[in-house]
Amino acid sequence: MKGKSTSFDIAHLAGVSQSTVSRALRGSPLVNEETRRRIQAAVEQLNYKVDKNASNLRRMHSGTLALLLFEDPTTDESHINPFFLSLLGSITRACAKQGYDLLISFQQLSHDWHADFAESKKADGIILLGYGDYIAYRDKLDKLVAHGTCFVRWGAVLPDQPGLSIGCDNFEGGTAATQHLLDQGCQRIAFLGEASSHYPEFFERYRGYAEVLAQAGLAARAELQVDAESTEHSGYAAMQTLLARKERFDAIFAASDLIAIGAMRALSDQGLRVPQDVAIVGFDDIAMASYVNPPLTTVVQDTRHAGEVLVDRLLSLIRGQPAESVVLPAKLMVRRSSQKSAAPPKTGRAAR
Amino acid sequence: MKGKSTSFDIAHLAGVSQSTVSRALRGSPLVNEETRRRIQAAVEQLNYKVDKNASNLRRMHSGTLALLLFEDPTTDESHINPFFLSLLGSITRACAKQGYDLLISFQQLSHDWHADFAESKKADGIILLGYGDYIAYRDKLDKLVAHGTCFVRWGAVLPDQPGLSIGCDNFEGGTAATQHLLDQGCQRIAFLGEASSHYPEFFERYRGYAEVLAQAGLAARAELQVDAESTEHSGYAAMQTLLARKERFDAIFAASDLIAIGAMRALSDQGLRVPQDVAIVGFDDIAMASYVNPPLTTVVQDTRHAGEVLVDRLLSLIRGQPAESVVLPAKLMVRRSSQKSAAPPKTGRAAR
DNA sequence: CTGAAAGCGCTTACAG
DNA sequence: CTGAAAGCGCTTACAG
Repeated sequence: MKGKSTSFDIAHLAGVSQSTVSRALRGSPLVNEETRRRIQAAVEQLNYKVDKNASNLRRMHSGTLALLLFEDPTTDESHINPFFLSLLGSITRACAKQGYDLLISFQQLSHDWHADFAESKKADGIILLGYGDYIAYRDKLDKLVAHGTCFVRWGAVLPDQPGLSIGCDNFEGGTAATQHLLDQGCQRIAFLGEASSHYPEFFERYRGYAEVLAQAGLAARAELQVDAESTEHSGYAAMQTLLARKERFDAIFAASDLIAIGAMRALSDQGLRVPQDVAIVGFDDIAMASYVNPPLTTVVQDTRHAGEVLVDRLLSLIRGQPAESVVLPAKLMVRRSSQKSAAPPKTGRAAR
Repeated sequence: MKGKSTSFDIAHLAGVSQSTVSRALRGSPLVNEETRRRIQAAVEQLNYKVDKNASNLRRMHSGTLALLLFEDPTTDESHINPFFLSLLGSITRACAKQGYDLLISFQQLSHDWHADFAESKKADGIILLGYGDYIAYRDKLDKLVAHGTCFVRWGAVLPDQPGLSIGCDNFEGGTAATQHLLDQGCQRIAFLGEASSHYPEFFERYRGYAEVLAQAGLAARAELQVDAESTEHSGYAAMQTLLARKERFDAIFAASDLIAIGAMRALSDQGLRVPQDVAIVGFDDIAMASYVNPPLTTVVQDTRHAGEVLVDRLLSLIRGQPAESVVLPAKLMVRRSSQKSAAPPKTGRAAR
């Protein structure tokens, strides 16, 4: 017995009109309690479910949100950035809590995702996630706005961006990371990550770094910055580049944990010790950060909260309520990779 | 200019009937090339998209698949098992490749997911993922079958299970892991993970372990087995339990990487060295496995391939084609955590 | 509180 | 190859 029943079958069974069934099922107050009960019984007996397609068509909305995770085409498709996966988890839960379904799609930046979801009415709104080249897709954001599509994106919150952005305080995070390194006595702090307007989040982190350095009377030096995108591979390569320059440095601030982890591996391959020879701080606090050896000091982005804010704001937009971009706090999480003072090789006694 | 246009607008603009527009858009061969071009032009001009809800309603299918990731209610919601996240990535891509959308939902095992997706016609079929208590949800699988719902699940492939299952060869994997440990000269190999029919995948891994031991004339001993579910926390606790028993052991086969990683931490907290004092092998090959220190030897489940097989089989089911359960190969990946012979503390010289 | 009816935007026989 | 028409299963004014 396949789920073939319609609201007419229910109506028949309950001895009411189909309109009444529909009203009862949508929770209209205009239905007699007794009638409602009869309908409910029929629904259960026939194992009836409202057909979402028909319902959506009639109501002109879909009750679903779309999550688009886009990446640079260069990124190999093997592993998705764990930071976004974590965000994905919290978004999923936030949607469920609000009674929305979630459609997901992993796009290349080059694809025409901007056209697809909202306009074919598969989704009422879109959540955009990704560490792509901002300049390259900003154009598509403009188009989304032009079409009146509801969307929010995770990323840097900057003046005059199209649409709503939710992101953490990258500048603040960069500041905290760098200050911490300074406090550990580091003097020559390198920055690994692309610092340009193509990657506004990285850029903000870089700006925080430069600012703190300037305040300490130490300029940010171009010789100590190497571009890297957010992959371990890229971090490894960037570290090699830096080492090849033969510049002296005693600390690394990596624009993401993946970069930091790649860099740590390159350091280790050179026989350099973390944190004794080089202290290192990452950004994101992906799960792996606490598992690497030594555990990685990093700037935490609270993905659980971020997911909630993302869907909350998107829903506001969909409902026509006013909503603004929001900047979430960034918090430093100190682990062993940056602590020059503590001396805890795991076979020695605890330095405490 | 919101995406308000319908196929009638296109028809009007192109000077044809609405039926013809619909046919052209669905790629019917019954449309004149020239007409098709005119329609195409109109579509682009008005930025028209077929309304999915209307289309789905009429065609009685949805073009979307649902992915349900369920977990034991005990599992804290903070982190989703990375193995499933990885599977999720490959499933997403496989769906995209086949032109299907993917709806996702993270359910507690206790919820009524079995009713929701297929029957309200939000999805044509369901992919079930999760390391939950099999006995507890087997009942729901039966219901899915009874309702004629198309679904495939990731898990142990065993005789007379409801529906289709896709899983890796857990027995074989358990065999390979244990044999490898034996080959390293280990004699007292403990098993961490629940070995019961509630967790068939773990159980199969256990059976492979026991089998190899038996062949080597070493029985699997109950004192060397501790239950654990697939979390790092549980692995840590299991290791503590084992240590408290004061049994001698020189190796651990953990039923999952997360368990192995937790166990490694417990070992390290006791001042025991991996692999010198205790060799260890996990299962899954999550990304973290290669980052822990020492890198974890494990049994690889090829998630990329698995995702493809999962959606491929589900699509067969949906199309009414014959489809069967499939067992995927499990492959041992040897890293440092199990190599007693190699002696590579990273500050010493490379052995070899 | 309830029913008859229109209509959401498509797809697809049916009849040229 | 094309058009007129029915209908997918709901929701919601409209009229009691």
